[in-house]
Amino acid sequence: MRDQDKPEIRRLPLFRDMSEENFETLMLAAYAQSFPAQLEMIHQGEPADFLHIMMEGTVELFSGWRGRETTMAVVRPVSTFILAACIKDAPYLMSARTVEKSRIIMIPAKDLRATFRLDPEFAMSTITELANCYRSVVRHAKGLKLRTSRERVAAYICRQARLAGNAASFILPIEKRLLASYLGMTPENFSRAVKSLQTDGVAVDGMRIIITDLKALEAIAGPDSLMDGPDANSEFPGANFPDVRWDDKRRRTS
Amino acid sequence: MRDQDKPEIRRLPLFRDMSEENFETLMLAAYAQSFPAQLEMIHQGEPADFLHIMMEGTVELFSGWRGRETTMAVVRPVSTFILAACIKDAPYLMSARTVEKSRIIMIPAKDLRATFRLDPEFAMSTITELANCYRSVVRHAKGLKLRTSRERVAAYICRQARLAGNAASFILPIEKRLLASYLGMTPENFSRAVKSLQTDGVAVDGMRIIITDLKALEAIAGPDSLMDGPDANSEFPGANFPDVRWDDKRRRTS
DNA sequence: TGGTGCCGTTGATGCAGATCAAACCGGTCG
DNA sequence: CGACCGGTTTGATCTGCATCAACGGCACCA
Repeated sequence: MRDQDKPEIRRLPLFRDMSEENFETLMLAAYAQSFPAQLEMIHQGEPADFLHIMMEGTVELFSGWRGRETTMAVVRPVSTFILAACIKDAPYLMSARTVEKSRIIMIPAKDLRATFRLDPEFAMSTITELANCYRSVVRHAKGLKLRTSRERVAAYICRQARLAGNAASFILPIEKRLLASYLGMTPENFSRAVKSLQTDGVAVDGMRIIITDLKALEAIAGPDSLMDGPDANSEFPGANFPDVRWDDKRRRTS
Repeated sequence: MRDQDKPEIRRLPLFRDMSEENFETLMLAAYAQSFPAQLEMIHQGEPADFLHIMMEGTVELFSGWRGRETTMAVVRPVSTFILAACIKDAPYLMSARTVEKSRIIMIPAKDLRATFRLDPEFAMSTITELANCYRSVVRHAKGLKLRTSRERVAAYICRQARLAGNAASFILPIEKRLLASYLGMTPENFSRAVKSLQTDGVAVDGMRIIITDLKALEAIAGPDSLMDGPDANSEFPGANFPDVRWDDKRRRTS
């Protein structure tokens, strides 16, 4: 583990409030590992032995069933993932593979479980973190059930623009095919959806999305704080399920 | 609140391990309320002021957007709901309405939050509960993205039969239209899906489902422990999925 | 520098599931 | 008992999205 890793981890809401002593102990048990791109380092169904912390790179969380596959989330630094499985000492519900070369810090699940038993502050942070994760997935499920694929694309674009500081344009953080799968559609359909939004305030140039008419776009997306919004008072909403990059500073504009 | 309510609540995993004193304090702040059928007692977007505990009846958790509506879960006694919103002191992500006359105990969210700050055992139980809720929604989302509607119906039937003690037949716990919405389809489509399963080991008689050929049904459902999960979830007991496992080649899907 | 492979786009076609409409059925209540 | 009434089923039709296929762009590499 590198020197500057520890302070960065310490800044995460999950680790911010625990005692220095317990934090140090946890860090002693942790170790860093680097993975090349396209390596599946977690297989769904296997026992959850480690809490993972993304330090550098990009990881895709996905699930497969009967030959079908769907991406459930994309994780970027600095954030944790598969917290719930570690807590439950249960099998992973999702697989994980690196999208690009990634450096990840791994904390043994049993040290984790031991720690929040003896550090009430850490227990509190864990509760908050899990509540965020839960609400994040609920939002995602709502989007899947209530919106059409075109609306999901529009809403995603609105959200990204807002997270980029209400920017009029931004760069897609991940490959379009991953995004499509995350949003519950095929790459072809995603491509067509984006194209069809060009009559409603969106322009595209490769990976760059430009919003030319926010009002028109929002009329399609119907942005809703209960589906798109991070909780107004949370620091890292759904750190387990970010579909955005967390590594830059963020502002919220509710 | 009735006399026998307290021991029943105390038996819930969430309250089982806390100190007697803290439990009593929490119960002092709680009060029971009865609602008639079809009453919307929680509106999404409103601040979450109370943790709800179902004592009798049935409640539907649902979400609406732009005139569309979908049921997210059905809650039956004895279990809690909207824990995460209370913890976060954030707006409800879902609405709730009674399906039938229901008796519900309500614990002020701020007492709840105060309690797990001072009772480490309760904090632990809350962590476990939230992890269960989280995993439950992830399973639900996986089902929506990876299975066709016919497969979801088949999987639901398998799961219910298993929960009924591997019974060959069981009674649907809720109206078909709610079930359809929960499973992400229209009532018409649900009806057709069930009918089409009659060639694959399912017979129907009103609300009763009879499994005539479990092997055949499972061949459709492809039950998978990572979707139809074994962990009993106390937040969404009435609404869940069945599952088995299979692994083969991959293709990316909606 | 010309493969080679992957990603993204576009077009043609097919199908799962939504929608619309009407009949059915089991309750409830005058 | 008969009229209602909401839920369920069935049928006909429509459509959003998947699927299949082909091609262009671009990065990587022999």
